[in-house]
Amino acid sequence: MKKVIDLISKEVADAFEAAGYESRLGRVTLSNRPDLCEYQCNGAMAGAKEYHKAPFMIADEVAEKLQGNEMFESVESVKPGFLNIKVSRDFVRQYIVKMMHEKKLGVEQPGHAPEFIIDYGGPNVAKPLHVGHLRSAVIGESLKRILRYTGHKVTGDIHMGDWGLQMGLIITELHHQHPELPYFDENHTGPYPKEAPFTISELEKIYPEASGKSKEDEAYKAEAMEATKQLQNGNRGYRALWHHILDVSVTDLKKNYKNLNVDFDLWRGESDVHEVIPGMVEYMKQHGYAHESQGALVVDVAEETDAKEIPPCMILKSDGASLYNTTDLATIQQRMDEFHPDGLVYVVDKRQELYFTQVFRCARKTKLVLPETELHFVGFGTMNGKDGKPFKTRQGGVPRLENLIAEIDEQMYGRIKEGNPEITEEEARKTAHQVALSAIKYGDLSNQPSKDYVFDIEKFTSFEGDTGPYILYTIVRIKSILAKYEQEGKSAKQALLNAPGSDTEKSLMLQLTKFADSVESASRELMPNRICAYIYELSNDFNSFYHETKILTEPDQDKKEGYIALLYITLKVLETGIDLLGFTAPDRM
RNA sequence: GUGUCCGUAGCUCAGCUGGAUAGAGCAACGGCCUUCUAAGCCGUGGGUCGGGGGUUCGAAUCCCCCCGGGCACACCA
Repeated sequence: MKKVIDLISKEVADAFEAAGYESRLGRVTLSNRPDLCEYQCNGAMAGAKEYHKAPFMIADEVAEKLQGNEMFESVESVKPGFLNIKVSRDFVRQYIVKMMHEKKLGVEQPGHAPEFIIDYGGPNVAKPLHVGHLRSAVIGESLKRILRYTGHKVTGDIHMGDWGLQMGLIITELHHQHPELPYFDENHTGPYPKEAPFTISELEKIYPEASGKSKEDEAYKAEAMEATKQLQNGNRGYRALWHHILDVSVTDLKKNYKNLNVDFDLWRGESDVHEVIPGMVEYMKQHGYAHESQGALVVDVAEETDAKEIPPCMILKSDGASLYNTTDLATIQQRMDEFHPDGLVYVVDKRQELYFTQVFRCARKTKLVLPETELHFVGFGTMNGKDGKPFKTRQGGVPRLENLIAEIDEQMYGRIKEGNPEITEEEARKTAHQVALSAIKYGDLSNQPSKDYVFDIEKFTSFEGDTGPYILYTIVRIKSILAKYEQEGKSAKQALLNAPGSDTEKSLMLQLTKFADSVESASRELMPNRICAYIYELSNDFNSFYHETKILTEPDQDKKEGYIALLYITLKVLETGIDLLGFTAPDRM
């Protein structure tokens, strides 16, 4: 569906042409003076020089050509040479009606759905999720939904850290604590127990202990490295133990991500490409892409145009072991072989940007990907505390995600009980969690992904202004009115939209017409914050309209129905918006 | 050191391809609940857009220099 701005631009461009000027001057932009007009065109000023004419004269001529055009309420030529445009009320009405009949509320759908794999989450097994994992999950989930809505076929992969030294460390520590377990008995030939010899909370304690010991004790570290190697080489007992670690850990991760309303299509990890690595390395050697440098195997990825020399991409360490690069490249190869995607998206800490430039270049150079395969790095910034430093608990530790969410849930629960004394316990808990998630997710997504932002608990629990709960509150208000209307035995869905009357009603409707612009921009730029900004403005427009308009008590039935239709559409758009951000709204709060 | 991102109101941030008096939220102050949820609405005050130069009819936006800060810079992930 064509955008309003394009439809207007077309008319204005034609007018420029009819007046004897180049049509490209007719490009229209959103007005930055909403008090004067809705859309504006500055083409007259841009063209003044080449036509040796005062800009206002050009604007006058163009405005003249547009008089009487049904699309506009008014087109005025102003001061230096602006064209100030207001669209006609009926045009707005018709546009919205059409938009509601489109598949995705007017969002452009490609003829052939590009296939994308989005890599986000990236937790390490056996370690609890902490606030550092929040951004990747929240941004990745939203991007997945946005890309799908804009017609992409998307597979989300969690890409767990499940294969490195950390696994060796855990095995080693378990060996020290429970040498009697059959996994450590080399003579054990039978099956291993089905039950894991530890719970998730025990497992979470083991890693920090092991990690601490290995830093102080060289022998311990060597032991862990040996265990890692044995695990990778297929030691039966270690593999069995590793499966236990994975099972226990993944069960816990699934629970936690579900609580965040984040969901993955693939639960793969570094271990899944273990088998792919030798062949890939061999391939890189044989084709002359990789060469030895200081004992390590590397692929040169520097380019002449680089402002700074980009170090080569290391494929194997000098001891022959694989590293992060190796698994990431092998993962790319596996994804290409298995899914033949048109693009890969990585939602990763922005500090890894240089690293990913190396990996992407290496993948292109070694032809792991096709020349046209899109490789996107969505680097996100750090979540800081109010002091501007990385977020910590009051005790100074890294807060567990679970606890952080529980804390906000609890605060919301209190608030909801207070406002709705008659509410059931179950509904109060559920609603509290919905509101808490909206606060956390919107608080994150409303910032540009690449920027650091301050995670201010107080700000999130006050819930005023530009926050997720404000959006939910707006939705709840609309739902409440529509529910009352339907109690009268009428259908809100079938209500017919009128052309806007008041200014606030027109603003609201104009804002509705811009939905697709925001979603397409969010998809193109991989920036969910575009959608936040949009639904925030839409909520503002709705609330202004709401406060000056009596809806259910409107005596004119035709007018009333028009309002209901407008509310229904606004609700649809807002709910679609928050769904793209990854949260949902309750019926009351 | 090199590269890179950033510096906008007291605080946290928007500002799309350069355009008319630079916008929100919080905080401050003043109004609005017998009527659809006041987690709301309306209004007031608050800014040399880090500094300097340049391009342009026009610069927060583009170019150069300087100051200040974050981050990264092959055998961690």
